[in-house]
Amino acid sequence: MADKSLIRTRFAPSPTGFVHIGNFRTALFSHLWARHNGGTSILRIEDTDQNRKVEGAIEYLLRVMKQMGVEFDEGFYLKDDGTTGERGDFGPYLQSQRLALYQKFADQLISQKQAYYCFCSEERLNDLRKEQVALKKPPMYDRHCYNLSEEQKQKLMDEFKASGKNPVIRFFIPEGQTVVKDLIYGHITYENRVLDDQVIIKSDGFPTYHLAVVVDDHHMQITHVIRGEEWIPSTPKHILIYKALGWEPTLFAHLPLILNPDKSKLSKRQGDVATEDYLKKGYLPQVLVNFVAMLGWNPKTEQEIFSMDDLVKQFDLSKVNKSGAVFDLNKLDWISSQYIRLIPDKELADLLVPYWKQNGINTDKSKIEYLTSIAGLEKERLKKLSEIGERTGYFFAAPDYNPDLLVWKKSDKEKTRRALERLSELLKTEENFSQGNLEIVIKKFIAENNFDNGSVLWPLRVALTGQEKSPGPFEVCATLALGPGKEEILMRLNRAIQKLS
RNA sequence: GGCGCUAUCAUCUAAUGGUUAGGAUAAGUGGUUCUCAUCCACUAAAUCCGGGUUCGAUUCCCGGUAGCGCUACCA
Repeated sequence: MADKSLIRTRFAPSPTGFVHIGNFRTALFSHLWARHNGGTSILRIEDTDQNRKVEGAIEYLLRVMKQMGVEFDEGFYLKDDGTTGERGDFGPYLQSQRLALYQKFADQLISQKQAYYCFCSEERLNDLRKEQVALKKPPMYDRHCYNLSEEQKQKLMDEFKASGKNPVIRFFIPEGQTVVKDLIYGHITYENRVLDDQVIIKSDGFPTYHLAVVVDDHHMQITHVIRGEEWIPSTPKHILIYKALGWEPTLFAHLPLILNPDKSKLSKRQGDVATEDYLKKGYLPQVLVNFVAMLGWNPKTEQEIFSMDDLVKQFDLSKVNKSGAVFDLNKLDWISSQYIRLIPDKELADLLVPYWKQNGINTDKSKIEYLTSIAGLEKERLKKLSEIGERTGYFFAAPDYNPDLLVWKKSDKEKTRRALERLSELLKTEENFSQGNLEIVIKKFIAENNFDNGSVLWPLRVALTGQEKSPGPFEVCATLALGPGKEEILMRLNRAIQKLS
């Protein structure tokens, strides 16, 4: 491995139609490790389970990955016209199109007596399992078919053929020990006798994961298998298959799990797990990448905010932790708010448009100056884009509110009404509604009338927003002037005055 | 049940055979302020337990405990 550019990693999801956030992190780390070393990152699709196949899943996956900023060098990719294609010298990259290859090596294993046909029915397997569990023994295949006489095997084979069925093929686990050498977890030793004789070819002729992954990783010259920690227990089986086939195993790097708040494996039951769910909520792709990268990895410095380029530069498998990390929404929100405040107002407004629309707010291009101004006001308050609608409704329709809210805590109803009446008079004749000018004019007004700041600014703000909490009155006023205009502002003031009468 | 992995504040984590065990998020307090947010200052908060090795262990070793993962003709 002297030449790092020879490093080849792959992300190998099943086409299930959604991208689990933990899966995304696996894809990210795999990709980062390849890019960090100037190697190749590959996307292969593992569709060996026909029951789980979902139409259009590959295209969908690719779109999500692209949106997230992860594009693979080899294997499946998204063409300009939006359809999927394959590139690279090791295809096809879809396992269902590689069946002959798997069969070939399964046959080889059979001829080497390192695999065997199994004719056992589901019922027998179930009964066997029940029996073993009842006896508190580990449930494992009992090698019933391995121990059949040649005549019995032949007879069963003939029967299967006659009825159009296929026996499965099981890998024969030899005696001894198998050591998993993991880049993150170190050496893990397994006694082979705890390993089950795994099915490697199913009765539908498809391989199981265990065979397919070994055959493909070998043929695609993968150097580093980067996958979730849940795969550690099957890794010795994979290593044994490599050895039986006379191949050198790849390097393995298992990633710690991403956890629910209760520390179980992150699951749908306890919140959103799909990458798309977070995108829909208005977390920016870079935010998710940044956040997810910090789950299980950190550069050992105090840096918290990382661009994709930073990650490519700094990512190192040797700095990946061993223990699982809880998916902490608070931290996600914090990272998100850090990114949002760095976006230029205009750009932010564009990003917010879909979320305004979701709240039934009509946003058209003519309003872009107005929207940009609103975006600027909310920038430091937003944790995620989807919050915009509920926060800014008053910019698009006069708010409804309880009249009591108009009265500042240190003021009273009468004084508030008086303040608003005079302020209204003042603003009627004012032409310059820039924030700066409003601030000067209104502060001068407060001083001349011997008001407190609060007894004027609070009711002004409430009159305009109807909210207990909101951006300041000068900003809101200046922004409203860009949209519905001065008339609307005066109208809202008058409405407030009426509410106080 | 079997096998395996893991173990530092609530959470993400840093560090070390000798430190006041550091940072960030969240929480709380105070300041600023018309409110919120921002900003600033501050507070509280952790080495799972028990043995060993050692002058000294959170760090190394062993055991326990707990949590999690795996235990399919799913990946």
